[in-house]
Amino acid sequence: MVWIARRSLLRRSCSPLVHTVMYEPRVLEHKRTGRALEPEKDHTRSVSLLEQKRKVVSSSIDVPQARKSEEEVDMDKVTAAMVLTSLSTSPLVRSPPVKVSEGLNGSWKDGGFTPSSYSSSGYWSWSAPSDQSNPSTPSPPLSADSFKPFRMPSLSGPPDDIIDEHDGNSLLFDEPIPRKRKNSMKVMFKCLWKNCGKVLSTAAGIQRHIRTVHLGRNCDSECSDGEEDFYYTEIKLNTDSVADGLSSLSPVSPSVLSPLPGLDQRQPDGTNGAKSENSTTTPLSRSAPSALYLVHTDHAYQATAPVTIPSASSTGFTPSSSSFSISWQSPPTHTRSCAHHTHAHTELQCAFRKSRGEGKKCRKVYGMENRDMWCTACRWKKACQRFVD
DNA sequence: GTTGCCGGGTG
DNA sequence: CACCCGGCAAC
Repeated sequence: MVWIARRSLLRRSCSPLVHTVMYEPRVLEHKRTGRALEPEKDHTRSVSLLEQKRKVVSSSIDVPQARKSEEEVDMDKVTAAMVLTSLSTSPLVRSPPVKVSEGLNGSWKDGGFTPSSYSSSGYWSWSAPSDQSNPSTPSPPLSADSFKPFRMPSLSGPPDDIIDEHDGNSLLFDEPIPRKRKNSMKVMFKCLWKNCGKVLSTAAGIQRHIRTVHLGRNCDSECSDGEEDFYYTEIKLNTDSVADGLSSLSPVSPSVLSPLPGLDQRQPDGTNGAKSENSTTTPLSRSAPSALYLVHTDHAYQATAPVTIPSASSTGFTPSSSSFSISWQSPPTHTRSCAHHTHAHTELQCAFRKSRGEGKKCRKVYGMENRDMWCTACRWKKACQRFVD
């Protein structure tokens, strides 16, 4: 959800990678030295003050110039290193998306950045509260872009995304992060390959299992050619009541959706698929080993689905539009997930519906005329709490 | 038909 | 959350 939007922004803003590096040597200098920038002073200082300063320190002008060329050399190195790093990075996103923002904030702070210096364009303000202490120094979008490449080494996710989206071979949904679920739901992942049914606690684990056991691959995701089918399903276990019954859940039993809301919602025109909300099955799910499952797969063309949103950047993609994608992704997903959970739960309870209580219940004991003497559960037509079997 | 009780609706 | 009820399945 949020991370999709963030990724969108990242891709949009980081495309001219080299250029943004070259345009802002100050940032590099700051990053290298770790000294805190003084953006307000630099930006707001009046012309007269600058000219006065020139007069005073005119003799030292050569020093920064010499340092600048030196910086350019360093920038080339850094740029090359960054490109190489990005190219050599696995296309799979391993870190939880939410870490993106954390990483950003962290790197800002670690590097001595203050949001007021470069986020004043409002470019990122939608995703993180920024300390815009000096709104009188609006930075152009370029400056907002400029520091991102230097953040990248501290990030594990977004740089990969950038590369992914450039080569079009994205596997962005390596592991859908299971949301924190209420009702003590435990999420397991069950392999759907025939005669397997292995259940693992993490999507990465089940993918590794499928890759090694069923696909015969020994290497990790780096070897993925983007054509792997990871037929597994997410099983939500209600650890409160039905954990035991579900532990032996067969593939025929109803299951729940894979939490990939954006899979089908890609529209050919690049818009988000809010209108295709009702469509929950993917083309792959139809060819899944079990027709009753909605299967989590890692096909590249599926994984790229949400990232098509930023493709609209050329036609005016803005942070506001990304917040729109958040709004349509999150709530329907949750609702649908709950609905499926309820459905699964219902059928399970139908399968494991406990037999009728043998003992007498309030109704029998007290009779209809003494209904007020019943336990509340009996009065509410619930399972009797007084005469528990 | 009676009984127990689950799921869902309502306030 | 309390409260109520439709409806289902077992009896």
